[in-house]
Amino acid sequence: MKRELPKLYDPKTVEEKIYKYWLDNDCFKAVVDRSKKPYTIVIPPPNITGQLHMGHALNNTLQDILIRWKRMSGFATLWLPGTDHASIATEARIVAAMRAEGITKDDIGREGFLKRAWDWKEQCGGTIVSQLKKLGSSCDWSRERFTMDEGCNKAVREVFVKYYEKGLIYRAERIINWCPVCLTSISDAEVNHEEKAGHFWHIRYPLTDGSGSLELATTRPETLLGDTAVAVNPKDERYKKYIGKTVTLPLVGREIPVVADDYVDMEFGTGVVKITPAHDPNDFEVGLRHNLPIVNAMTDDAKITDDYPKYVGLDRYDARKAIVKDLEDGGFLIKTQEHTHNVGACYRCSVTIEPRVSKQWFVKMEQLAKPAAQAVKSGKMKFVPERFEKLYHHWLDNIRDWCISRQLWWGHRIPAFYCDDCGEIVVTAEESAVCACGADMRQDPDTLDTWFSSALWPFSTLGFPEKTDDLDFFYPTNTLVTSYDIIFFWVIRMMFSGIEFMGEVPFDTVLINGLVRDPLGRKMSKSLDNGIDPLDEIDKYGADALRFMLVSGNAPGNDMRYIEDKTKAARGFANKLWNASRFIMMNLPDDFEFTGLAGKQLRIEDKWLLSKFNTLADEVNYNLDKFELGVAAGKVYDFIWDIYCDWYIEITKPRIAAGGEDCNTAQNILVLVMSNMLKLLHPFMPFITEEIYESLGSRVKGAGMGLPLMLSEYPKFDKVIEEYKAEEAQFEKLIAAIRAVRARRAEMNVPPSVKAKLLIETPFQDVFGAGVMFLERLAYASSVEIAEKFEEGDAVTIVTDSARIFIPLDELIDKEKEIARLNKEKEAALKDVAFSEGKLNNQGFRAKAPASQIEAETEKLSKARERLAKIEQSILVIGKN
RNA sequence: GGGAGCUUAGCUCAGCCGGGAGAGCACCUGCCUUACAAGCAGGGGGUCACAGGUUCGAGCCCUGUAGCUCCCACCA
Repeated sequence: MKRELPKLYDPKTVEEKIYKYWLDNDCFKAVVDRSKKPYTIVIPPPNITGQLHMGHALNNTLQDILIRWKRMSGFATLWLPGTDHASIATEARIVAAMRAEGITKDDIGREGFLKRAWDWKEQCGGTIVSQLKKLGSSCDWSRERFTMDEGCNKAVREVFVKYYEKGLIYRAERIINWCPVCLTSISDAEVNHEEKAGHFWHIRYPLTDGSGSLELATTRPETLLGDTAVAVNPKDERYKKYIGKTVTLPLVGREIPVVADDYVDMEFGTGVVKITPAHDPNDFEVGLRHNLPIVNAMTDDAKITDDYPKYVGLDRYDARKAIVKDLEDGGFLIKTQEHTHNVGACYRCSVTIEPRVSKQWFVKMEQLAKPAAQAVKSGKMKFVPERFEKLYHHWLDNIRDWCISRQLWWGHRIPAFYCDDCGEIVVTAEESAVCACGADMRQDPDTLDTWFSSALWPFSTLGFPEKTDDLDFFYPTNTLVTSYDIIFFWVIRMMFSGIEFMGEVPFDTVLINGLVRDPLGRKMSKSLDNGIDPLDEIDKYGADALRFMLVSGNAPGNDMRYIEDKTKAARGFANKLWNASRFIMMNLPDDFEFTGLAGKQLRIEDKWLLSKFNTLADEVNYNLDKFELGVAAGKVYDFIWDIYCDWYIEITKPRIAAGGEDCNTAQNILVLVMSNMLKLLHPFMPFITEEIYESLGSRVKGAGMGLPLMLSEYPKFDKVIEEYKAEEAQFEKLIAAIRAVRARRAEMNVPPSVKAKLLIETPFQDVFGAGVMFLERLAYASSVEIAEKFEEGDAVTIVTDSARIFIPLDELIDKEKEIARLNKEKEAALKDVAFSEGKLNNQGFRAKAPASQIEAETEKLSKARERLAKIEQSILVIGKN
């Protein structure tokens, strides 16, 4: 019974069915199998609040290709999925949702808030997971994790306590980046610096003794409320005499000292700097050096405190205006200049950061950073492409202590407990603590930076701190696929955490993927509303097409634009493959039995195809191994479309029509190579390949078509097939001839319906003799004669490296034109000869080029000379007639 | 102020160890050849940004220049 397949491949009906089939058969499930080598990828956990965007689509396609390839190549693979709690992003969303209801965090309290957050997670956390499935991701969903699940919580507490005990985590009053909207501290990595137009206000600070005044400039006049000194460079002759004196702070009246500090650049501005330890990181350092008091002038939401009744409650920008005006009115303002400078903004809400002094928890970085840098230098971990190493090292070389406490509720609560009675601090992995003095202890209200738990992801998800089988077998993981913008947020922190707690780097390779931009090359963003939803594209063209588009023609680390036409082309490719499979299945007898190559009388084109495929398989494995996924995809594409469809199927049609034993051989080859192509392509286009494999399997009896495809063995180089290299080369001669005839005919506008006799003059009579069938078919020959030598008459003459071909199209021939054309070809041949001769006559080339190059060039030269001789002969003959 | 990347066909991009420049789309010509018109067969189109250098030989390596993009950075 023949199953009639539709002409067009329809991904919609196929993808869901196939994905379910894989799930039902436990195809993604990782197994600790010590007879195999492990290959592990941990997913960069998407935020639970997130929707799948093109970046995820690309990132997960790459991971899926790698894991499917390794799985088929005999590794014990694990692709571990999960999601991230994304504390600040999620909390911001929930707060916003609550605001819409008119509720604040304080209204419902910590517990009420957390309940809401978990409800939210339950509702939304599954969205992105189901979207990943639509893409075809072959994650082991039975191992799915969440950064705030019990195991990860345990890992976080364990790590925090261990760091604390080693003195690598400490609590201190420091100046940190504070977001006045998110109302939390954030780390240095979470601050984005943007250049902004501002002003430079020159202000006069009068000396208290009345002996004059100092002029200084500031971009933030409102911070003068917190000034506790004025600084000059100790070497600055202009100001030496003022050092040790005091000035009276304008508008405030506070008497503050003039201090000397190297930090001040004499060349910049007036060479005098106001020092506000509470509101500027540099000033904070100066303050420490000179023992200056810290005067905080702002509340946590960046409004002026009630210490300054005149400005109390004013937002920092309103306060700036008011203070500038008052300075002007008081005669303190000397001038105002335009000035562009860098301003730090919160990476979440883009609001300008307010440096703020507060007590926070920090991870001491110096000691942790060194082995992380060393691991890359020694090659234990490498970046693909390599250039990202620089970014990595640059960041590590300039690293400062990591502020890990956040004034948020959604996250891992800091496992530190305080005794209000005696001031004791206990850091413990336990849920609660009792003080030595007997009093109950109060847990730190703050939570940890999201990235603190992400840093543990490669081992917390495998069972750490327990010594599980998974952890033992799958750690260290192998490839981490991520985008370059989180190298410092995430990759670095996983590196030092893995080295510190597992004693080994968390992965051997970091494959960097670029950004997917919009068709105009802009970043896709909500504000521009230029995002392209991968799910829409899957809906239109299929997941396979989207995947193929994302991976082909792209090199690691490079950004790409989303071009819908490319997805259409990929869909066209899927359809091409689909129709090739339809062709095969339509042309198999109902009871067809697949018997493979054994005992078959293979024809030259069969060997040619097998040999071509063999090379392909070799190269694809090589390219995948080098993470050149785009190159690999391109090669599979070319093979399927050009070699298999446009050549092999075309030349095989007559054999199939003829029936008999040779037909059976052709059918076996068709099925064999098709199934191998499906395997080779499977990691890139998993759905359609599985679907075709299944229908092919159901049409074919005999061994070798075990299901499912995704668990079959990946094709690799086959030494036996390599013996067909010679036939491959011979058959290429035939192809060259066919191409040449077609091209000539097309130039002369001879339609395919006009058949013509072909006279082929060649030393390779067996090759062309075997090719008569497709010369007739593909070179539109009415008949073919092959001889070592022809007495030519008037004929169109075609010259290839291996033959002279005459088409005696008397009525079509314009002798002059033909001679002119041949002369053009002669020129080309002459050029080729000259080129090769020039190269070979070059003493330097002969002396220094590798032998293989010289040999190849010699070969080229002799071919070019042969061709030239044939052309010259033809010109002579036609000219005579 | 540092650093990185990019510049190749009209468009979007590949290009490995340095060895005679590629693909898809678009364009032109001819084909409805019963797997596929989402197809087939042909074709045109490039000073590989510019200037030097290394080399027998450079799109590829080195130096510099220009334009574009991005990242990092505490000059108030």
